[in-house]
Amino acid sequence: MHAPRVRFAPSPTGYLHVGGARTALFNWLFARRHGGTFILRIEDTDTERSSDEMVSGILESLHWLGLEWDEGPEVGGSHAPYFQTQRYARHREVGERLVAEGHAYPCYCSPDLLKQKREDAERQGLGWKYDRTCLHLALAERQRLEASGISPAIRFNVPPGRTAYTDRVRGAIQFDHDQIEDFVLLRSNRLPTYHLSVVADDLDMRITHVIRGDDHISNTPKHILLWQALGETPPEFAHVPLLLGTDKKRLSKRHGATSVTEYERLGYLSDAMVNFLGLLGWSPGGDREVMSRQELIDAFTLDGISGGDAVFNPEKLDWFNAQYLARLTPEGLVERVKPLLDAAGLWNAAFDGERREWLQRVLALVLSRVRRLPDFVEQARPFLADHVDYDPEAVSKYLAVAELDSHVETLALTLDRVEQWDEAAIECALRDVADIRSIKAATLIHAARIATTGKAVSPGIFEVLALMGKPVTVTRLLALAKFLQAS
RNA sequence: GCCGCUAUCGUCUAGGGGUCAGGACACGUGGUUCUCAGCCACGGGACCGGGGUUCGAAUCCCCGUAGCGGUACCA
Repeated sequence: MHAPRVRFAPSPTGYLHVGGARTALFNWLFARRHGGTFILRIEDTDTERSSDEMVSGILESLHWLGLEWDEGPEVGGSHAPYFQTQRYARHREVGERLVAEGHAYPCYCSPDLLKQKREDAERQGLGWKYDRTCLHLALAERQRLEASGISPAIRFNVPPGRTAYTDRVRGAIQFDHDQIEDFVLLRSNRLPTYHLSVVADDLDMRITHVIRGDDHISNTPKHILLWQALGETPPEFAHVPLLLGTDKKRLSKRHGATSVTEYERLGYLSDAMVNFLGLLGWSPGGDREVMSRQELIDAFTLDGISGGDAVFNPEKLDWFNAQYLARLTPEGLVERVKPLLDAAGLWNAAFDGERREWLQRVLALVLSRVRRLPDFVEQARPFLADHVDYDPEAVSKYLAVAELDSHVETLALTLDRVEQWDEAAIECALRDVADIRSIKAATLIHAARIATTGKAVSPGIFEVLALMGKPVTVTRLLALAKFLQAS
């Protein structure tokens, strides 16, 4: 394929939505797959709701996902500017050209009148589209209106016929032109509408493939008509299905986290997010699931995009995240968890020095029960905090045993005499105590778990004690014995 | 209302005129074991409905139905 040029054109009226992120991802994958150019264009024409803060939020999310753009904000490019509001003059020029060439015409109808006509039609249960009053204006009437100082809107003159095109995802699609009204290109305040801006910009930026959300499918004939009126060959179109919430409704705030930043904050890895999003509504055609960005790129085709809308399933995202967490190196793990430990007041300067490897082992030990980054903090807390609090439920579940205080004290004293502090020696010592006291090893194990972690669940106890070290273990065991005596 | 798109396990999907309709997440059972997680094994679970075409349809066609989208001087 000739090097394609694709674009992602978010509107900065909010943070980057996961649905938008997926559209961006598909564009990026397509560009990378075919050695093309990925362009980022900011559609900030909704000045009421757009803000600079949102623009930087979107850029940040894109960076986080690793979807670097070749042209656009920050990097520039030969088709600048990449902010739509800076391209108004050009849009107007295109609109005027269309009028000059007879493809568009001024419309003096007042919005109020049109609104009323539309409502009347609706009340009678009829569909309505612009009645072309101003297309058929007599010359004298037109001159009168112009002289009256009314600033007209510019409408596209939709020709008769039908538009058919082949959507790269959907296949053959066609629309009858009588379904399409003479839509507005330039508002009476001279500002372009969406339809004019996208086409003008896509044309100027030499976009070859428009990969965008499904919701634009019925706008496509308008855009094709515009390209044709401008004497250009329209680009290829590929409409990707929408993302839904678990209730099958369009993904919205009600469904919890919807923006990319939120997922970053919740402790998801960017690789996991990309992998998950990439497989939502697209498939490489086989059974592959865990795929790196490069593998995604190598396998990506527009044909692989499925037709139906896809439900965003957070549980599967969790699974992907766990997969990627498990693939991190010990050092990579420490780097990612450090800020969180720091914030929790659990970071120790020695972790940047001689205790580095120890920390790595702690994180590796708890890894299999972690799904998201913040889980590490709670899982590792017993190893890092000075103090443990006993979970009341764990206490009532496992510590209601006769003479347990004495058993635990003996365990502490026995362990204190262990010379080679490793898993095997610890286990050996503990089982000896259980034998001698004629109790089950499990009784001591549960007690030791609560003594050292405060919780009813933890990784294998011998690994925990080995890693925790003898002094801490003995101290905590003794503390538990005292606690048991007191209660 | 009109126009358009879509339809395989609960979810993401593979496949596609003749298959035991495959995989993953989730779920259930068992194993490992000191708990939980993980891991391993096993299991339940789907082609929206109705007509055609065909020897044969989940697959192709038509009609329904449902969901979604559009129908603006919103994007």
